[in-house]
Amino acid sequence: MSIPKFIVFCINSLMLHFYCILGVMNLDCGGLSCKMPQYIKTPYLRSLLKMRQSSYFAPTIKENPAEAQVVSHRLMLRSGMIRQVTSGVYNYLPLGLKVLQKIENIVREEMNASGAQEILMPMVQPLEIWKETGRDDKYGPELLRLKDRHDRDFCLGPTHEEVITDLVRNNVQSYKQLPFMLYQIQNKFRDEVRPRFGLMRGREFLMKDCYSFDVSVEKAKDSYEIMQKAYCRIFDRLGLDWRMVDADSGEIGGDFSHEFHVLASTGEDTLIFDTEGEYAVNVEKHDADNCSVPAERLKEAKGIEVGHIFLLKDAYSAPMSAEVLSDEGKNITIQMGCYGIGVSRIMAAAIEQNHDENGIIWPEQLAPFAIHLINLRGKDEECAAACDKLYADLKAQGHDVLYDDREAGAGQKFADADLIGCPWQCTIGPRGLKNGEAEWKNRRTGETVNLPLGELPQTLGSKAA
RNA sequence: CGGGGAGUAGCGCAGCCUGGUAGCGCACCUGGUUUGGGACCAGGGGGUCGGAGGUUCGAAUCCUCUCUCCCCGACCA
Repeated sequence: MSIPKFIVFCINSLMLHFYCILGVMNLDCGGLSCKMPQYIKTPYLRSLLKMRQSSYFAPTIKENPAEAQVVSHRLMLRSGMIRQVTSGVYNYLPLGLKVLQKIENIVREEMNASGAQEILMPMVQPLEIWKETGRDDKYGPELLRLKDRHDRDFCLGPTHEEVITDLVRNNVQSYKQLPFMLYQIQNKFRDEVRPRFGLMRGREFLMKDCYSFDVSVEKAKDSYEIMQKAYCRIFDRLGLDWRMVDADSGEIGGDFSHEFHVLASTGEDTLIFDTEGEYAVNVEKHDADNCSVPAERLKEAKGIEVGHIFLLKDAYSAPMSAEVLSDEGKNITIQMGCYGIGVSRIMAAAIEQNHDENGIIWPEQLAPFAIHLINLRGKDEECAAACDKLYADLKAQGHDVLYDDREAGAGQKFADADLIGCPWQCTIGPRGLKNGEAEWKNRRTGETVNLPLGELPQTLGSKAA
């Protein structure tokens, strides 16, 4: 490449970036396209920059895939949220990823608000540290092992106690540096004997794992309680019906292990809880307990375990010698806690709890889009113009909108919209347009109301996307 | 890991028993008619029948081995 050509190339590249930014701003501010470079007016870019379903990668399936037995798996495949790559391993398509990120963000915000600091640890871990804690043998074949070109042993991380304990012991020397909490949101791999139920029991899955580090067991319990409260806020914010139950904390004793379950008839765990009091346990623990609550007050429900918090004490820090110097100048072992949330499993659990025969009914907080805008007559210019304008207005008000501009039959569009399950469907067709109206349908209640174009249902908040 | 089932077009399946040029529905492409709950007519594209070996004049079909996926069970900080 000659020098003048190179300079021209550089200038062009810069201009391209500049135009892209301009283009995005213009399009998303309601089509103020007068200053838009010519190329960005191409239908291709326009459709990419708007969430136009005609070019949005959400391949829906009318028929039930044979391999999917549980409803969340079936609906995620059918609505084009996920696709299987191999047993227990999935691609997340744009719709699925948006949901996953919404869950992730709620979890992240509450972790940060609790003082935990976000980090990112590797998926590949040296096997040596697993030998230090003895979990190399204990985990067995569920730990997927691999060798590098130098014949060194590695494994794919099913959890990160070893890695984080190693990190902390190498970088903390004094009690003055404690306490702190670290967390990450990262893919885990467990080579399950039998992966099943789609995202409910995959081999690779997205998990939030948090770890606390304290100078004493008493202090570690304080950290535990902070996390316990954070978890309650998280599950409230997710908009799900959930229960916290006592879990078997083994030799540690006390109340320092809790499971968080999303209630769903398809859940694998059976929970027992007091309808009037605090008592709530997993059925296995109930059978072992001396429960003083009268039987008639106990209620049984199925749950999906989506969170588990645990006081580890020195289970990992002792074998790995994670120590700090105390105020008396003595070595003391760090006391730890660990706190997990199955992010991708929550996505499945949310569907198990929120669906009907037509598809998913997303809680507002998790929905991939708040509004599904449906142009009933793709070829009709008036309909298209009305939809384009409404789309721009809704975006300008901060609403997240998926715009079905496809030239398909009305039945197919309604069916897809119900399947994908956005909380609101806004339909514009020639019939309503004669009166200057759009039809708004609440996915959960099924209620519909005709409103003048641009007017929103009162129960639809005007939150920023 | 034990038991069972299945691999044939993107999806759902038939064909296999009894070997003889690979089919159906949906989806997809082209043209036209349609259009408020998965439309219609006409035309069209797409398959090394999971893979390898064997038997045979000839294999999706019979035999052997192998891989993968699914279901039930055991397992799951």
